[in-house]
Amino acid sequence: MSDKTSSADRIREKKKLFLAREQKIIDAALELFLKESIDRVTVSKIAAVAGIGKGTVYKHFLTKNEILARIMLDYERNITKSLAAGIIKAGKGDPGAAAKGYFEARLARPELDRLVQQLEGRLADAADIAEQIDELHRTRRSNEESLSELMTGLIGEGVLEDVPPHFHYLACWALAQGAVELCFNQSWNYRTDTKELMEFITNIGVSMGNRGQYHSTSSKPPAGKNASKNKSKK
Amino acid sequence: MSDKTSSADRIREKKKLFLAREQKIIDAALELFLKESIDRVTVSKIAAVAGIGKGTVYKHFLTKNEILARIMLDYERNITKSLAAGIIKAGKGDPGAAAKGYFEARLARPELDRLVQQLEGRLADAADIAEQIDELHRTRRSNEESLSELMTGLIGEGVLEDVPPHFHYLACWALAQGAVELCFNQSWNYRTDTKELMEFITNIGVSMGNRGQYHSTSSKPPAGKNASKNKSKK
Amino acid sequence: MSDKTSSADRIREKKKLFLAREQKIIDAALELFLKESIDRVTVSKIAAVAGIGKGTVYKHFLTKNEILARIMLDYERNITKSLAAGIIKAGKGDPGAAAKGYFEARLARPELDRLVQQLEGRLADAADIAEQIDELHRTRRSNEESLSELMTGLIGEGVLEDVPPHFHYLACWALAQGAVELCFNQSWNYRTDTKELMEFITNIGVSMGNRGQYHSTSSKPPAGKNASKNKSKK
Amino acid sequence: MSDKTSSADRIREKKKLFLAREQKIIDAALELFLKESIDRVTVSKIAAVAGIGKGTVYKHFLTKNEILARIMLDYERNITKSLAAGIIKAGKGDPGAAAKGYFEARLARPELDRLVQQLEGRLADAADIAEQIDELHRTRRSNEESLSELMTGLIGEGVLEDVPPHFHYLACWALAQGAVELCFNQSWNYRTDTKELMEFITNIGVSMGNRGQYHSTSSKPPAGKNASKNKSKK
DNA sequence: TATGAATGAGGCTTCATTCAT
DNA sequence: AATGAATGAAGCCTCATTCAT
Repeated sequence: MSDKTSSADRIREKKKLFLAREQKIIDAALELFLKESIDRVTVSKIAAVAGIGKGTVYKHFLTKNEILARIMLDYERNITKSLAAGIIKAGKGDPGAAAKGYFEARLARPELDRLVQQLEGRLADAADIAEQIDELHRTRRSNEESLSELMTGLIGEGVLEDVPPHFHYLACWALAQGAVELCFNQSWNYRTDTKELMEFITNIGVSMGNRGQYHSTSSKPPAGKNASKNKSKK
Repeated sequence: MSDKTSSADRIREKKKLFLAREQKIIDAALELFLKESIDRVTVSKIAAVAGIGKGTVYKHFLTKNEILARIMLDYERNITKSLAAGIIKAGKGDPGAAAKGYFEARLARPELDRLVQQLEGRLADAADIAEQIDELHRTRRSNEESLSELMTGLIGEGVLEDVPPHFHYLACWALAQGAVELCFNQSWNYRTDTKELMEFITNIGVSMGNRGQYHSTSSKPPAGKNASKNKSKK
Repeated sequence: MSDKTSSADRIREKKKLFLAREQKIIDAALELFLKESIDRVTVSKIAAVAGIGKGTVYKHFLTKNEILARIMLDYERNITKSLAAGIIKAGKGDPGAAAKGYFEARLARPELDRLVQQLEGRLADAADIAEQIDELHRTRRSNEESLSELMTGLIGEGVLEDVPPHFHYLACWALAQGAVELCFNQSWNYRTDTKELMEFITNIGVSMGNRGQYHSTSSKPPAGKNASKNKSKK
Repeated sequence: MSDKTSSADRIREKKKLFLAREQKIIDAALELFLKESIDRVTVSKIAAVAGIGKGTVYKHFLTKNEILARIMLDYERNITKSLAAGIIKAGKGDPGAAAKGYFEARLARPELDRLVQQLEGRLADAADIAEQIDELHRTRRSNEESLSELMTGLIGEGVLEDVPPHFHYLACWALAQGAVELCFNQSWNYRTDTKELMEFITNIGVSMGNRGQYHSTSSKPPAGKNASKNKSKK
C-alpha cells in the first residue's frame, strides 16, 4: 500500500513540477515581453530565461503563439474575476462598483494590460490559437449579459442615460484601454503624476454616462458624495 | 535661355515625379497595412503595389521603418491640424470644440488611427527612426501648451474641474485611443450600431471633466443643453 | 524447490512478456508506416500505438533505425522461406515453382513489400544497423547458391536460356520489385484490374528467360500448356 | 535605338544568367543526391555546392520540395521524349522499338532513374508541389493513349498476347523500375556483369508478352531466330 | 537612376535520444 | 524495469538591405 501511495505521490509530484515549469515559461515570457519589444522576444530567449532547453518549451506549448495566447487568457480571466466582484457589489447598491472594479483591475498592472492589448492586436488572425482567441472573446462576451442587465437597471433607475446598455460598458472599456496606453506612451509619460491622472480617469469611467451627476476626482468618494454634489449644483 | 528654362523645368518636373513616387510608396504601404496583418507587409510587396522596383524604395527611405514612421508623422500632423482648428474655435466661445475636433479627426478613419497606434507600439524603440519618433512626440507636445492654456482657461471659468490642466486632454486622448480600438476589437465589433456608439463616446469625450454637466447622447446637443450648461457656469 | 521452479517460471514469463512487447513495437511501427508517410512516423508515435512509454522502446532497440531494420529482416526471412519452398518444389519437377513462390510471396502483401523497399533505400548507408543491413544482404545471398544451382540445372535441361544463371533470378527479382511499385504508383493505380495485371506479370516472371515458351495469362495454367511446353522442349 | 537594343539585350542577358543559375541549383542538388543519402541533402548544402547563398535558392524555388519536383519532371520529360521516338519507330515496323527505347532511356543513367524513383516515393503526398506531382502523372498518362494504340495494334497482329493493352506497357514499366533498383541494390551489385545483365533484362522487356516467341539474349536477334520462333509456334 | 537578384542572419519547430525517478 | 520530460542539433524558410548593371 505504501508502495501505491508513494507511486501516486510521485506522479502528483511530477505533475506539480511540470505545471511549475509551465508557469516558469510564462513568467520568463512575461519578463521578456515587459523588458523589450515584443518581436524581439524569441522562443530561445524565453527558454534561456526560464532556465530550460528550447525543446522543452514545446512540451508545454504547441507553438510560440500558444504561449502568448496563454498570457492573454490568464489575464482576461483575472479581469473577469474582478469585474464579477464589482458587478455583485453594484447589485448591492453601489452603482459605480462594476466600473470601478474593472478599471482598478486593468490599471493595477498597466504594463501587463498594455502587453495583452498589443498581443491581441498581433494575434488577431493567427491560424493556430484561433481557438484560444475565440475563448478570449467568449470570456469577454460572457460578461456582457450581466453587464447589460446591470446597465439596464441603472438606466431604469435614472442613474445612467437612456442609451443602449452596451454603450455604457463599451465606453468604459474604451476609456480603460486608452488609459493604459496613456501610461506608456512616450509622448506623455514624461509626467510624474500618473497615479493621480489614473484616478481622475477612473472617476470619469465610473461616472461616464451618468445622468446629471457631478464628476469627482477623489478615488474613494464618501457616502455623502452624492448629497454634496447635489448641493454644489444649487 | 530657353535651354536654361527647360532645364530648370525638367528639374522641377523631376522633383515632382520624385515626390509623387514617394507618395505612391506611402499609399501602397497604407493600402497593404490596412488589408493584411502588419508583419506580413514586406518591402517587396510595397514596391510591387507602388509599381516600382524594390531598390527604388530605398532611394526614398533609408529603411523600412522610415516608411512606417512617415505614415505616423503624416497622420499625426493631420490630427494636429484638426486639433488646432478646434482650439481656435474653442477660443471663440465653444469650449467643447477642441475635444470635438480631436475626436472627429481620429474617428474619421478609425482603421487608419488604429494602424498608427499599432505602428507606434512596434516602433517605440526602433534604433533607426529614433529621430522621427522624437518628432512625433514633439508634434504632440507642441499641442500641449495651447491645450494647457485652453484647459486652464476653462478651469478658471468653472467649465472644467480644477485638476491639473493636462488631466483633461490626456483623458480625452485616452478615450479616443480606446474608442478606436473598440471599433476593431473582435470581441465587440459584432454589433452594428458602431456609429451611434462613437457619437456617444465622442460626447463623453467632449464633456468629460466638465463640472456638473449633463451628458448627452445626441451629437448635436439641443438648445436646452447649452442653456443648462450656461446656468451651471454662473 | 517450488520456489526455484516458480522463479524460473517467472523468468521465462518475463522473457515471454518482453518478446511480446518487442513484437508489439514492431507491429505498431508497421501499422504506422503503412498508414502514413514514412518520415512522419516518430518513435513517440510508435510507443503510443504500442501502448508503452517512449523510453521502453529503447530497452528493446538501440536506435530507431534498428526497428526499421528489424522490419526489413523479418520480411526478408519470410520471403526466403517461401523461396526455399519453391526451390524444393522446383527440384521436384516444377521448374517455375521457385519464381512463382517468390512472386506470390512478394505480392501477397505488396504494401508491405513496398514499405521494405523504401526502408532499404533510406537505410542503405545508416551507420548504425550496418550489421543488420549486412545480414539482410547475407540472407539474400544465401539464397543465391541454391538458385544458381537450380538455374544451372534448368539451363542444362534447355528450359532456360543459356546465360549466367544469376541473370534469371535477378531479372525475376527486378520484375517483382517493379510490380510492387506498380501497385502503388499514383500514375497508374487508378485502374481496377490490378489483380489480373499482377497475375499477368507473375506469369511473365515465371516464364521469363525460358527458351521458346509460350507465355500465358491464366494464373493456373491448363494441363495443355505444360504439354505444349514439353513438346517444345524436345 | 542602340540604347533600346542594348537595354533589351541586357534584360535578355540577365534572364539567361538567371536560368543558368537555376540550372546550377538543380545540378548541385543532383550532385548531392547522387553522392549521399537523400535526407542528408539540405538546402544549405545545395546552395553551398551551387556556390550561391541560401536565400538565393528561394528566388528560384518556392520550397525545397520544388527543387526535387523539378528534377523529377525534367527526368520524366526526357523519358517521354525517348518513348515517343520509340513509338514512332514502332509504327514503322519495329514492334519492339517502343519498349527498347524506353528501357534504354531509363537505363542510360540508372542512378538518376533510381533517384527519381526514390524522390517520387517521398514526395507522393507533399502538400506543396501537389501540382507538380500531378503534372508528372499527367505526363505519364499522356503516353498511355499512344501506347495503348500501339499495343492494340500489336495484339491484333498476333505479336502480343491478347490481354488488356495496358498490361503490356505496365509490365514493361515494372521491369524497368526493378532493373534500375537492381543496379544499385547492395545485395546484388557486387557483380561485375551489370551491363550484360541489363541487356538481358532489356530483351526480356522487349519481348515480354509476345505470343510464342523465343526470348533472346543478343540485343540484335539474328534473322534465323525468328524462323525458329515461328517453328515453335506450330 | 531604377532595378531586382543575391545575401545570410535569425526565427520557429521537430524529434531521436538520454536519464533521473 | 518502465517512464516521459528534457534536451539541442539541425532543418526550412523569411525578408530587410545591398549593389552591380
